[in-house]
Amino acid sequence: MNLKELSKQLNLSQTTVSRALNGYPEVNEATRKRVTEAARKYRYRPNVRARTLATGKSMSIGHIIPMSKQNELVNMVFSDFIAGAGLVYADHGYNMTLTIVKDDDELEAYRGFAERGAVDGVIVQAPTREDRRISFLADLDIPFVVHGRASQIRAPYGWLDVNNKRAIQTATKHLLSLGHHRIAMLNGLETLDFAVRRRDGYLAALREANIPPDDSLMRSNDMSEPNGYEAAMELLALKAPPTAFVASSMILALGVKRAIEENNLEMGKDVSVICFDDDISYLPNAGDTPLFTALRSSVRAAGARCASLLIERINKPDAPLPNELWEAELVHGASTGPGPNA
Amino acid sequence: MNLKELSKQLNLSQTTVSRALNGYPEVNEATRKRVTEAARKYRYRPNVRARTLATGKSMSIGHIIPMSKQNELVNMVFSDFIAGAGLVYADHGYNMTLTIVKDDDELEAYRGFAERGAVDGVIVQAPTREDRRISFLADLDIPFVVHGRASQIRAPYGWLDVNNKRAIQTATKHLLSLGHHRIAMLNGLETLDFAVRRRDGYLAALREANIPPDDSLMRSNDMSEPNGYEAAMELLALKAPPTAFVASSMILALGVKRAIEENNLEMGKDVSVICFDDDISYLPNAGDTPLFTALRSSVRAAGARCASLLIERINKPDAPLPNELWEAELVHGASTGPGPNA
DNA sequence: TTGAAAGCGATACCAG
DNA sequence: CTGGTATCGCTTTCAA
Repeated sequence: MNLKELSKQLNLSQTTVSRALNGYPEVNEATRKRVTEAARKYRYRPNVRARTLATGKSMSIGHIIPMSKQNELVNMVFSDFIAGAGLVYADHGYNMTLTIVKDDDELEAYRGFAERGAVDGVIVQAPTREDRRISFLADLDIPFVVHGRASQIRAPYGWLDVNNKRAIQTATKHLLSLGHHRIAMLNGLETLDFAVRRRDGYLAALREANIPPDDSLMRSNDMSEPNGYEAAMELLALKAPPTAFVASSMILALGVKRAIEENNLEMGKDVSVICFDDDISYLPNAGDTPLFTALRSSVRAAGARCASLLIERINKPDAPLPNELWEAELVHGASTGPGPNA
Repeated sequence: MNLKELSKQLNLSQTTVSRALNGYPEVNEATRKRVTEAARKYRYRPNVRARTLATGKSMSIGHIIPMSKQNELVNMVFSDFIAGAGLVYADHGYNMTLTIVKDDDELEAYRGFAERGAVDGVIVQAPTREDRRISFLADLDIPFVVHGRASQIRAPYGWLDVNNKRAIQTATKHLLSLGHHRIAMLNGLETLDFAVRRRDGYLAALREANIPPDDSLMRSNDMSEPNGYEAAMELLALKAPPTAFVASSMILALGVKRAIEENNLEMGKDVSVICFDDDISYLPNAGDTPLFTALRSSVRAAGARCASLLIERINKPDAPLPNELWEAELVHGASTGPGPNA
């Protein structure tokens, strides 16, 4: 049953029927009622293909997932992020168009989306520091929102990112409030944008507490379990070892945990550990722990928020770019314990 | 740039330009060349919205993912399956339309797809024994392929399923060839379709080897790690314990492994274990083991094959239903060892 | 408040 | 081999 047939049944014009169904105000309530009832009776559903052609909107958001040759597996971060976004899309009547491409075809896939009018907007995940996609999409003139930031890129663009500084600052303050003064900071490589922000958070917390930072307690390296382990082993071997650790990712914290156990210390009692993370790229299989679950749920929430921002942008293309510092829930380590004074 | 403008530039009709671009044979090669060059020059891309309306095909495959309230996480099986399918879609010019719905909205979402003409076909994952979706989709008259089978459903439908019998038969034969005669079989609940098939495979292998089945070596229960563990503990405590185990899923095998270790036995030396699995629904986080990786890759292959079958079905709606017994690679346990005679 | 008719941007039939 | 024109099913002016 299409609009033409339905309107014939009702002895009304397609125009009126369409208006009645789409909630236009200028329709007589009586006719609107007739129309909606007939529509239900005949199970009329507007054809999306026709509708999208007429309106110029596809009511669909594109996600392009590059499938690296090195890492054949689709990173799990995508499934949670997408789950969060997908529910929001559904709520707003949008579909999600997902394309899986080989890495080299990624930019072309975006162009395809844009030029053929296949989607109304796209979400960019896991940007690099000077991500090529951003200016590419800007040129294509298609609404998009980036999850994360590419700090090397000057031109403004819409993004959602966690408040890295604040998160680590909060974590550090928490340890301070437990009475720790020698707090180690295991960070990612500080050439990375977010790592610098996290370092700032750590330093800010110490400053507030009037504790001078101690360079020997701060490490910066690739985020991996072995790196976390090695750094923690060194730190625990100091003459004045730290009583607590702030880790800049779950994977580093896992390394710290191993080091603590190997030193026959008890985590949460002898040594406190707290970590912050907002991504699971580096954690393909961390098990079914509450920590991991919390992280996944946080990623999902980010997906939902990104989706909202994008829909907002699509509907108001002239509004300011939707930039947002996202207050991810603090995902923290197993137990921080009572602190050294207890 | 749209078709109208392009044809105006070329002083040709839209018809001719369209035909030239779509490879119709009745076009002069010279004009075709002119057209394709102009198309490249002006970066012409046919608008998908218009094309889908004109052709009646949306060039898109629907996947509906129910997001259970109990299990908030999107099961990983979906990401691997979808990755496999997605690459095939891309190869054939299809997109994937993904909708995430609350469980209760699932059937309505399928209806929406079908009646609005949003997708050309759908894939049904994880069917239950008497899955409602199957007859529902058949009524909707939309091409679909089921990954797995719903054995309670009589009406024919397209599916792809692993050869459960053959897989377990092969596994059992392998153990027999190593010299094992007392081989335990840990199965899923034998009210389930696939579990019965697997049991048949086990029995068939024994029969071929003229070994009478021993009921005391066969267990059937929900597939979970604790159930695998308990069954194996009991079996290992027999006066004549089995020297090998066939497990009907990875998760059961993990339980067996624990039991073996608790008995201070060595897996692959004192006791051989082999398992078959084709799904990871029950294995949310099995770690980064080669076994798990192999299983994921197998799931991905199944996704790709399902996608091919569906595309086939869409293109030849009158061909016989695409049913296929899928020979999944045998995913086997850590080590089967040299066998008891070595 | 309603309707006729013109798009939207392609494809495809039927002539020439 | 090429072109005119109807068509896909809906939305959206513009008139009445």
